[in-house]
Amino acid sequence: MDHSSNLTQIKVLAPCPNVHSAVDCEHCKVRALSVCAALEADELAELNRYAHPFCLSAKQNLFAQEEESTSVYNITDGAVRLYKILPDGRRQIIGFALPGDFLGLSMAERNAFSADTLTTVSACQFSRIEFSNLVDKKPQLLRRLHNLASHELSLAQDQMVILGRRTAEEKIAAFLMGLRKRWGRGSDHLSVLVPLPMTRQDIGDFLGLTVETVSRLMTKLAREKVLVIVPDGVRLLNMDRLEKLAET
Amino acid sequence: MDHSSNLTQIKVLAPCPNVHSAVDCEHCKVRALSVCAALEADELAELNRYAHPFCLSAKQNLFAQEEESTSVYNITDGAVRLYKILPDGRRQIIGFALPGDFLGLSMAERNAFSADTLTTVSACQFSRIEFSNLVDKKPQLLRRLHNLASHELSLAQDQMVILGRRTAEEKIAAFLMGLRKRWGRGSDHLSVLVPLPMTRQDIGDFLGLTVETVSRLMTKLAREKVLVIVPDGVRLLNMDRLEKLAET
DNA sequence: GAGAGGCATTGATATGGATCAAGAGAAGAT
DNA sequence: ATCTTCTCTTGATCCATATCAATGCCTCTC
Repeated sequence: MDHSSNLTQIKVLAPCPNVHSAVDCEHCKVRALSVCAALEADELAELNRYAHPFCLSAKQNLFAQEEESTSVYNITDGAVRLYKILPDGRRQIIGFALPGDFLGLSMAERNAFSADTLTTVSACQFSRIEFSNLVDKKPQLLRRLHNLASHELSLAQDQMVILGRRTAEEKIAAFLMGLRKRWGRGSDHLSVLVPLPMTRQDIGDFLGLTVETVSRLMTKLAREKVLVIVPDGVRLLNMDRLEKLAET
Repeated sequence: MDHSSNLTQIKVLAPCPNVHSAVDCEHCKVRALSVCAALEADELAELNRYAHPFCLSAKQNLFAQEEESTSVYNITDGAVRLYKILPDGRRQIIGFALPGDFLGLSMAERNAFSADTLTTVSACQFSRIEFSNLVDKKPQLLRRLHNLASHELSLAQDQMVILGRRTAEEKIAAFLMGLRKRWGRGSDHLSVLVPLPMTRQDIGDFLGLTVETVSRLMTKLAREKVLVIVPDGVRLLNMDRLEKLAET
């Protein structure tokens, strides 16, 4: 365990499953393409030139709240939880990062939240400085990032409605429907199978509920044939009912 | 009431209190400067060239959720509430816009929320198209707007913690301390006098509480000499106590 | 200055979700 | 294999906040 002198190596399980240079990483390229559809080919290539792909095992810390922010990340595989902790230990999960998502786009000096992996995660790391310089040279890229940030803001505002004005059952329904949509992003049809890489506690901390309430309501929805609980996820049966509960 | 054929004129009370061309409006220029400190003088001048100043009386709708978004606004005086309504009428206020704040920076096709004035408001309106074109020509401006959007996202995430994981009393304290900070923005010292242009109902809909709970807790804090309720606001007495309640 | 409507406050009561408690799997560690 | 730890579930009880209800301002309007 102590044979590595590089601190960051402690976290790293293995290089990206595809043996590759950064430019040719299938994982990274595919995701970068999905994110940067508005960019020119040469801009894409340049973005990939700065990407450092890596893998992390489950339940590892990626970065911590208040810590100096040195990197921007693009998740290529797996899921990450983003959260804030109050001094007395209460936790609020502010989001889950899925493949294609960027972390640290705000370019702030310090991280506003902590992040750790829920599953094995593949990601591309960019130096914040290099990324910032690249962005300065490519206004189109900045425009694209601004759109991403705006979309994130919109999701955060939707979450404010869920947290402030919805019942526990509606929260669960909105969470499942929202996650289903996000998993389906990029493909043309949505699956009724929704993977849940996070624990019930995580879901509770995301929705402002306790573990017990999450568990009880999932059981209730299953009893009412709205969904089926399967290993590591749920299968949605009664979409109408869920849509009704989650409707904006 | 029907002597104006211009629909937007119905809302408008009077031109900006300062008689002026857009370029020379003291209101607009001062605020634009606060927002665009990183910009060159010629960029500032260009921004002002597109600004259309106007005034609105209290309790007027500025724009509505789902409506096509045609404008970007910069508030120069007064306060605006931003909110989303659920189909059954429940309301979540997602923020209050104060002098210096921009509305509609996401540049989305449609508004994600509704906005109406709490007080008489002075603002500068920009055509979304013109604003977008200007932004395309001025990467520095885009960078600045991205920073503003990132800050808004950060505020939204803080609000998620408040909504999901704080008690009613902590919510009130965090709200008052946050508003105090925002009113003091730009000046070098914070006042203990916090104007509250919004109703108790608005505060409740912002914090995920009922009017009654807001009223009860304000009274409780006043009874405990933490604050004094004054016309249209509060005077904070025991800052330590409030900071303790609101601490991140 | 009388009436109407909006806002704030306060009291009584109800309840949704929290808390406390216990047990049953499942996954890892030794 | 056995022990430990973690997660999930379910039940009993509690309590913070919602709901329901009444009253007293203000500030309009006429």
